[in-house]
Amino acid sequence: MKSVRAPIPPGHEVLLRVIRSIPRGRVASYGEIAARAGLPRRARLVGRILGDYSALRLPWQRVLRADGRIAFAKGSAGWREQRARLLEEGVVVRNGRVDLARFGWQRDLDEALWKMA
DNA sequence: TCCTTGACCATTA
DNA sequence: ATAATGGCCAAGG
Repeated sequence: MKSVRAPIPPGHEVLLRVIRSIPRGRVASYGEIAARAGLPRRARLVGRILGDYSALRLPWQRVLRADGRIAFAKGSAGWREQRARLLEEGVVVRNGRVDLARFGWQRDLDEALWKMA
């Protein structure tokens, strides 16, 4: 656990911004967030940040593995809380997994572009 | 420096 | 669907 008092590195700032911009009711994978932040291949950094900056109250529940599953060990406290938080905002979680085709952020973007056309 | 540790990922079997 | 594997890379010790 890192202190939030310490200055936040630039690379972290951009990631925090992307994480905060995930719409309520949608989810994104660690890798997708890193890529959107212009930091491809740094999925692990995203996970590190979610834990380190927990005091910033980020919407961490919206971040899942690339296959849509909750990253925490199934049944653990974190797993249960994430599941509950997602359900609370309308995201369907079945067996610890979310259907990215339905709730993925990317899908949200596709929808917006489609409406535009 | 080197080594280990992750809220990861894509590929392959 | 699950598991092993190799890759990845920032932090910490």
